[in-house]
Amino acid sequence: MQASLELFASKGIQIPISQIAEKSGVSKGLLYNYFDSKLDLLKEILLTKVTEIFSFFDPNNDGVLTRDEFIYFIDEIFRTTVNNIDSWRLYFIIVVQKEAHEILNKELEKLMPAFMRILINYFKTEGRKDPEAEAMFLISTLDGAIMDIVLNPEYFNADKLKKRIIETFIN
Amino acid sequence: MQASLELFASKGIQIPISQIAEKSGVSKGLLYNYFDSKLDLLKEILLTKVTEIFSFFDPNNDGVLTRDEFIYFIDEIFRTTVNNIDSWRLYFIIVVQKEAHEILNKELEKLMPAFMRILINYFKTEGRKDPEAEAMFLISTLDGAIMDIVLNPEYFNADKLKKRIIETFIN
Amino acid sequence: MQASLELFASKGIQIPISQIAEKSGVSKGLLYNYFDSKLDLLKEILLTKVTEIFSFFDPNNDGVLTRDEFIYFIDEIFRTTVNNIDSWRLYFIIVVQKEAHEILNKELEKLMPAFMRILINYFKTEGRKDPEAEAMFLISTLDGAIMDIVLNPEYFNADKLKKRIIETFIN
Amino acid sequence: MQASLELFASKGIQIPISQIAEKSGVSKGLLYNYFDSKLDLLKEILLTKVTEIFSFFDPNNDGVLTRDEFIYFIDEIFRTTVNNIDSWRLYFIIVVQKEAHEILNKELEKLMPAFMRILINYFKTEGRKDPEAEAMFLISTLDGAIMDIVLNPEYFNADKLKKRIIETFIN
DNA sequence: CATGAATGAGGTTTCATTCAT
DNA sequence: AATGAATGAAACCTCATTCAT
Repeated sequence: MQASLELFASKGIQIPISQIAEKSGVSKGLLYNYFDSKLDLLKEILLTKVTEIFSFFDPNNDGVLTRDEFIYFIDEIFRTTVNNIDSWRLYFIIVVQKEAHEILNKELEKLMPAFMRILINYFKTEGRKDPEAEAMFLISTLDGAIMDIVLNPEYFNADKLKKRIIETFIN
Repeated sequence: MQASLELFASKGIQIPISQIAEKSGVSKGLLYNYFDSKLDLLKEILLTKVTEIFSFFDPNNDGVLTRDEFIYFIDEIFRTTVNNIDSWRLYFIIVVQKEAHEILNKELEKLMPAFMRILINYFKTEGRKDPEAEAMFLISTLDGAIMDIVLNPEYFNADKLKKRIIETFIN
Repeated sequence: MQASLELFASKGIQIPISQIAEKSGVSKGLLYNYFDSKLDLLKEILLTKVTEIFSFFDPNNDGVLTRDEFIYFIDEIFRTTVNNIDSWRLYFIIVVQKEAHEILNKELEKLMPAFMRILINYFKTEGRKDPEAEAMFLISTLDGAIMDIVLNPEYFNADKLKKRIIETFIN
Repeated sequence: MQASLELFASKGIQIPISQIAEKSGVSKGLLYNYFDSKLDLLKEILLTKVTEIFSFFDPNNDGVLTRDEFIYFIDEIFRTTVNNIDSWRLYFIIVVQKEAHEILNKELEKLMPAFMRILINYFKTEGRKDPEAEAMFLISTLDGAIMDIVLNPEYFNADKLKKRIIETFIN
């Protein structure tokens, strides 16, 4: 799975099974003992990685975000981004493809509503006049930052972006 | 080219030539009279669309951005995004793929430096303390907004995002 | 189709496409321009051959069999059998396989009822006491004769079998 | 062997070993402790079943068939057919396939001559003018009846066929 | 006796591309 | 300008068989 994550991320999902097998040091045949198909392998990697990445959101699971937790959350996002470039790149490869999109849909539709609710509540508590717009803006800002860091780490500085984002959304 | 833009955007660049031919109502053979290869077709579409999209940046080409031009520029970005969903989606499909990335590299490396310089100068004129970070942040913010509008138009409202972005970067 | 009929008949339906391609003198790829899949090829051959074989039953299509027509019909059965060994062998290969059986079902269910009705009527007219049993017996007798001639032409003599069958069912 | 008989009979001899293993509740590996290969498994089943089926022919082994023994023989054929649908179906699957045919050849070539000789003698004793043709006709009639009963038990009635066959060959 | 991880040859199918017409 | 028959390389996947345990 590690090998195929790297290959999917760098060469795209049309990478041949044979190369994945070669890189993982097993035969093609054996891959099919573990995964029903190439798509199945892709799905398993994605779900594993996406849940792994999302796992630190609202870690105490109380459904409420304090300001400290908000900052922690931003911190963690950037930390995980820098540490999981491949996973994130694969995530974007999938998410960007209309047809392939639905591979993740089930999982995302489970995670997103709670996430949105918590965020909106946070901005309400912070006294923003349009908390929903604020949540929407935060998400798109983070999406952009993560994407740019993942795709062009030499141009986009994670720490500076993080600092500026916190500035924008605190106060 | 229109047919293949739509297909590339919705099904990914691994869509078979045969389907492109079918959708455009011409034979596969004829496609090869106009384009040397599938990659060539993809490149031509991309360059056409990308230069089309980028064409309105700094329209008077004087290398300086006034505040009004800055606002106009943001306006145009959002207008063009909403009107060119397919082009943008294809842009992301390409940009996200490491290998495929270089298809655009040449063109982007021609456009980006000027664009960055103008932006940095603008933020300098506006008195920001770290104009480079500000330019970087603007770009990633726009990338995120555009991507989210393109991929999930039902969740992300272009007008609200535009308003909030202008708020963030003016003053 | 001729090549694959011969190969299917002699080596069974698990014959590789590559051998069919080779024997027909075309590439594997081209086969897939004409037939959607190997199964599709098999189906087309079968339907072509089965309708071809059944085509001479009740040729004037009036739904009634005279004694002369009955004899003509037996004659033709044996003539076609000797001339279409491969088609018949393929027919048995398919019909014998439970799962594969349904490939032909649709076509056979269209042809069989009319065939049975005509036969039963014939034996009724001939004054047999159990015309249905007689029709059933005729069919199974023919099935056996055809199969044995097809599978072991060196042991089973078509003319002698035909003569003996006519003896059994006339008077 | 029971599991594989059923699977071979219903899905054909190209059924994967893995499914046989699964249905029999043992591992693929263990199958290879008992049978050298898939073909070997098939052969052992076939021989077991075929000799089982043929075992009641001329039970006292004196090489002569009385009229009572002849009737008993027909009786037994139909009884065994109804009770061994799977075995018979597998028999036809093999016999119909030219290549696969030879799996049985050795065994059949051992059994058939004696069987034929006895039959021909019987019809000679009964005073038929062409005893060989009569034997040939009997065998093909039985082949047809058995095949039709095995493949379409809902259409072909074993008892009626048996009665009609005895009628045809006695007197 | 029993497993199941592992393989590799070979199967079906896809598809970019060519080319005669 | 236009077709579509044709190809061949390479893709995905299957499966009989082996073997360490």
